[in-house]
Amino acid sequence: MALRLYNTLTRSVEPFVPRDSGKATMYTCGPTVYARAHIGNFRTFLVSDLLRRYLAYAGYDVKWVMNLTDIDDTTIKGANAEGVSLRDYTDRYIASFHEDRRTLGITDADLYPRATDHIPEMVKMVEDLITAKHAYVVDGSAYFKIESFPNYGKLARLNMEELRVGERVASDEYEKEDVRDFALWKAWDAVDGPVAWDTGLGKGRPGWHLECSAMSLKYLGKGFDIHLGGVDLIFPHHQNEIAQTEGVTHEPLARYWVHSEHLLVDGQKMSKSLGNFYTVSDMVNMGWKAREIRYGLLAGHYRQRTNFQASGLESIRQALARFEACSVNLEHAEGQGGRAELQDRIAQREQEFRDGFDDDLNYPEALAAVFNFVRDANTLCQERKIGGSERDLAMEAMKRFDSVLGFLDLSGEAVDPEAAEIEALIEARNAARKAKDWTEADRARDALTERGIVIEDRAGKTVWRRK
RNA sequence: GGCGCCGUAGCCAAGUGGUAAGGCGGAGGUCUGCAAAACCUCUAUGCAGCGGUUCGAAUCCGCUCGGCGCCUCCA
Repeated sequence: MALRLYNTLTRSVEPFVPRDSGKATMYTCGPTVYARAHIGNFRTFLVSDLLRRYLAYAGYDVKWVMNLTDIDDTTIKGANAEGVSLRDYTDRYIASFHEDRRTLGITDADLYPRATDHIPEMVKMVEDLITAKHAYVVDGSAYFKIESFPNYGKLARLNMEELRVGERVASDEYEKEDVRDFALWKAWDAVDGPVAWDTGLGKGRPGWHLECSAMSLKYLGKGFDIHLGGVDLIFPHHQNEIAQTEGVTHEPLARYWVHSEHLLVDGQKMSKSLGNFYTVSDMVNMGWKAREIRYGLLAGHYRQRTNFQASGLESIRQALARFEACSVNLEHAEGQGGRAELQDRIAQREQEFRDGFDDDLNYPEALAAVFNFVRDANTLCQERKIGGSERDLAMEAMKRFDSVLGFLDLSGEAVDPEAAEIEALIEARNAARKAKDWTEADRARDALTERGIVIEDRAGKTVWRRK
């Protein structure tokens, strides 16, 4: 089976056929950098990361672009409130975004284009849309005329004739020909303060949707492969991107539209008033390790709402400890003769792993395959069938799994600053054990426990790790 | 009003027509000076409820109950 993805455009799971054979192009709607991104935002970015990693694992040459929205109402408001430049203001949150992103092990995208670095491209696109009669200008602002785009509403399956016109239509946009039209370019307003660009369209700033159209077209070209984002972006953001881009190119913007469901926290939508609003650094301060956060946020299928529970940490820790224990077991295995059996297990579990991801990125199924492999490997270790060459085969398989999962932590033994003292205590304990002086042996164990060291006696040697 | 999603064991979570993956937790066992880890066995005759279609349904259809999303700038 090869990769199949659910395409929001057709509401069905389709075989993934890239535009260019062997290559995969992805565009993810990144954060609006007006505040530190929360874990719900990162859940969406993690889904993109998982797809990127799996495509690479499957042999595709991947190009991944994630934009940074550094101009919109909230960023302007924030910068002006503090009296700093928009650039300085957004730089700060771009830095924290990358910091959190790295903490979670989200691989580097090939490009992180910023909206404000692409004003000319956006202006050009608006001018082309005006020429093509898809857009018009009123009082220095440009609007997309949705009536000119027959498929408008298709992505979200919305019937534009029946759309309710609600109070959410901003009062300053009364001059639009049709309330359903959306802004491409906004004429400068006093509240924008110093934030403005003098362009062929006049003094003003771009509308929100425009950057993604301009930048995805610039960096990935026409009809690239996969456009990702959270479900809330289906309408209006992605629908508007489609209208803008296709109004100029007359070709589908992207081949596949992949949307990840929202993250719930403790069963509810995250919100500051409920006190369940967390950033990655909040989680770290609450004692979560990076890989524990990654594991927790990745839980569940991407098209299913996932409930992230702060109380679930212990369960996550125990699950991750199984991977560590397995790699320690392999590391210290001194058996032999299980090569053929091990190869069978690897082939089987890796096939299940691939089948899972191939089926619309069914991560839970793929993860189950890895847990089953862990049990297979542990059993073979226990049966003393694993030795040097088998160990390498098994570890290589684990590394392949981890190239997609990113939380197995197979780094092996980092040099511990207290290693010498710890090993001295272990020596002392083993000497006492040899002399059957259990009191003294337990004293040494207690000393180690106090230092947060857990020891395990195995055949011939004692293994230790930090709790 | 329109479009759409979800309800699976104590908890988390796959499966969407062929007889319930996986993780945590719990019970028992093997191993061990003690312990830890590991391994083995058990832990949903049933998938919100009620009908229907079918040889067969958690999976399809209808209704009911209970959560929830989107409908112009929230991932």
